[in-house]
Amino acid sequence: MTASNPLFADRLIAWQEQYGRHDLPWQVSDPYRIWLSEVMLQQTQVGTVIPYFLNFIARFPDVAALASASPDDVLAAWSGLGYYSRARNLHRAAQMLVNSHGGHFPQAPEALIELPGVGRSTAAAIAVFAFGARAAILDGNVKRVLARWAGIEGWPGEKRVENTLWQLAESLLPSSGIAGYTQGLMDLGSQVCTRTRPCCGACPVKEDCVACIAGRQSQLPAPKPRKTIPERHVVLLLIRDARGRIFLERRPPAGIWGGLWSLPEAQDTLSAASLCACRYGVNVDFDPPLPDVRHTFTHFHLAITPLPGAVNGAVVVTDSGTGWFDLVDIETLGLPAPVRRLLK
DNA sequence: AACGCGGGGCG
DNA sequence: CGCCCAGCGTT
Repeated sequence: MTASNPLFADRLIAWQEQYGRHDLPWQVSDPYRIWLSEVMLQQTQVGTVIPYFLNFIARFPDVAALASASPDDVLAAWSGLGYYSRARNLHRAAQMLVNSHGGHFPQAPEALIELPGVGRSTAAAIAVFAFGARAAILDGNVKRVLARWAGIEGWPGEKRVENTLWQLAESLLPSSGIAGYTQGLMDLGSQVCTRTRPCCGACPVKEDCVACIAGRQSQLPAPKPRKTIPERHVVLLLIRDARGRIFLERRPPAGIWGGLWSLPEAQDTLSAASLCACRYGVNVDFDPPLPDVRHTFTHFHLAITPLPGAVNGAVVVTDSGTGWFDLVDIETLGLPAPVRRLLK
């Protein structure tokens, strides 16, 4: 926050009143519906949840109805939503509520979290929407909003980062208007501060958003680190002419091997001939591919399939980005190491 | 084809 | 605590 901006929470509350969602079927006072919606929304988006929610409520209108239903009926109503342990936990929790809480929901997040299927964030959401508790939620949308706004580095799945986010989420809570604030945070994350292509122009907190100011929306929050680096595959074309020269192409200035001379690259062996005809205007007869060569970069493995081929007669090259080279001249060119190795 | 999603269960 | 899983939708 800067001195010239109203509080983060106040801007979010005002935004939610004007642009947020107010007509969702679980925006009611019934804790049962709020709980059900929060569990359904744990791994599933709003648009998918709505019909399941309406059907579920029609079949099991209250906690008692759910508690006394058969597991099969509950699972049937859940069928298609996925993560079926949610339905089993829901059923168990309904029975706990009937047997141990007189069929009523406890109000404190610390009590709600005891229900199976209710974690810290879901407990807070229920407590906020059903009972007006002053508690912080931290779901995927909120993590993204806060990580961007405050410029929090690191992957939010990492404990250290998550602790920081929880702390921030608590510190930003308003003293009043908690439900509108919490709904606003959710709505902002799902409608404006989206994972890809966020609509920062429509954001009520863009003025002091670290990611927006620095243009780092695509870098925050940091993605989950991959343990196995991805494997990429290219076909490199070893095209010779009648004089034994090799055909090279200068690579685009940005990206892998930027600006270096290299062998033409094809997606696969089958498209190589049409690519040569289309892009270079030469007809090439390709031989069977040579065995793959593997090369490891920092961020991915590259499997190279060398594909030898021949054109007949001399070919005049007009494009300055391509050319025919004698093998002896290639020594003096700037070539990527694996390509140089391949040519030997 | 890989990723993201909240919570639970495991070692 | 870190690690993995669940199932569907999105990218």
